[in-house]
Amino acid sequence: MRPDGKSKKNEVGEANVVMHAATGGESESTLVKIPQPTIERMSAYLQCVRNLRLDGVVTASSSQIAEGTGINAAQFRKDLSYFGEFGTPGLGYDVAELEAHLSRIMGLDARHDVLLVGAGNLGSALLHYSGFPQRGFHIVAAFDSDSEKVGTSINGTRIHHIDELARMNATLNAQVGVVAVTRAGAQEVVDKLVAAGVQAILNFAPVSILVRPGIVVRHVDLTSQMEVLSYYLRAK
Amino acid sequence: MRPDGKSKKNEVGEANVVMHAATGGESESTLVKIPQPTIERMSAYLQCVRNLRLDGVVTASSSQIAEGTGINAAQFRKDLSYFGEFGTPGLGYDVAELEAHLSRIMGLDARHDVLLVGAGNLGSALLHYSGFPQRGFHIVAAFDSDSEKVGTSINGTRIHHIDELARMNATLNAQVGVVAVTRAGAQEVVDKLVAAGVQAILNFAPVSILVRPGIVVRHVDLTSQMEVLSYYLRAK
DNA sequence: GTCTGTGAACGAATTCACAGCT
DNA sequence: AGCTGTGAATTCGTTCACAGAC
Repeated sequence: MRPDGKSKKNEVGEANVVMHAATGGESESTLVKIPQPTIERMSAYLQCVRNLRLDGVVTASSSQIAEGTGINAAQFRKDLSYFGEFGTPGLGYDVAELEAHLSRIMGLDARHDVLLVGAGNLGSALLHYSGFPQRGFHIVAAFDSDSEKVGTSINGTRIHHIDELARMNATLNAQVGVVAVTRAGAQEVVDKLVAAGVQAILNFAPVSILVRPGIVVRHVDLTSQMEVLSYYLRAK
Repeated sequence: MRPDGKSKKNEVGEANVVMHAATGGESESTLVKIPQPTIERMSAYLQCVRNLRLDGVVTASSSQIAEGTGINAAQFRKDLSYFGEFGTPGLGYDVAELEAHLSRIMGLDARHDVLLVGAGNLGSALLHYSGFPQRGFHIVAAFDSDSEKVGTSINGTRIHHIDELARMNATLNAQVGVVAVTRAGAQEVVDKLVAAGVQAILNFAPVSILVRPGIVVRHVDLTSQMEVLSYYLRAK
């Protein structure tokens, strides 16, 4: 109801996810508001803790986590405090236990099925990327509008025509969509994903997309990352 | 904007970028501290303005930019105000002119040469990615430690052994390095890039890396992006 | 003594609101 | 009228510093 900036939407830059569900009339369940930067750091802590466990470390203090992530130790403790108490005063944190807690907090105890749209270079790379399945993100179907690509397979995943998306997800029930198409096609693809029941979208297209409230969007723009580097380079 | 005589240094938080700015006396007018989120948004504005120009739009108001980026209109005007005055009251912004200003501010009026380390799936995708050269980021050499890959070419770029890095950059003088290797090799690669004269690094390895002051690092972790989506999904 | 968990203090970033220009 | 540019006000996030647990 203000004339100035009424563009409210679920865009997400490298640094901010906007969730429509949160700002409206959300009433209960989450009593404490958790800062978005906290959520992003939680993933970094988890990464660090996984690495510590792989290195055979059994117990770690908040300052060790700080060292491994580049994040302030007090910040780590404060972030964790939004979710509970996981450490032992005088001792620190049990690495395996902390990993389990962080995984659960991030919703990683469940398997996530993913639809990929766009089988170009980036899409192809994502189909080859082992990091996703390692963390429980499984690309269960891939789609493209290019009839040259439809019918072929990449790393064992068959490429279907985009028109098959809704029908296929009626049985697959994937909740996450990855958009790896050009800027021109992005919004249309997003609309199809949402219509097919997808609840969260990772957008690699270099354009801001609109979704209805309740759908979570994150935007990853590789070029933008380069541009930010360029900015800091420029001053030299 | 009124430049006060404050020579406050460009300090950057640990969110995504770790930057140790040398902060010598700067010739340009930028003596005011510019928030890091502002820099990230500048890239989003530029993207939007490019899209507007491609769509034939000649003039745009701050609220139109807001619509195209999902960022508040007042925020846009405030962000721009750190760098100067680029609009016309009562009218808005000339799209072409604004694009030129934003490009210059981001240091995109110069060509940037890039070294890529890691010719696996991700490295290969980056070599195929057209977005980089389109914006003036040219991968001038690629490196890997796998002797199977050394000597082959990807999309016209030859893969060299990592030990050639320093020698080759003595003539290439690239300032930007992209790290697309595994977590175990990342820090070593970063050290080699820095030793070879690289000033800025885009890190795709899922680990925090250390650099000496003056070197800019940005970390992109695709899995982390997915994990954040997972978090917001979990609440449903 | 060591280290966690957290209210309080602080600092940073966003949004408001309006003066002033077109 | 419409819109920019910007101090002021507000909101938000980080860091401090210490009580209390081990």
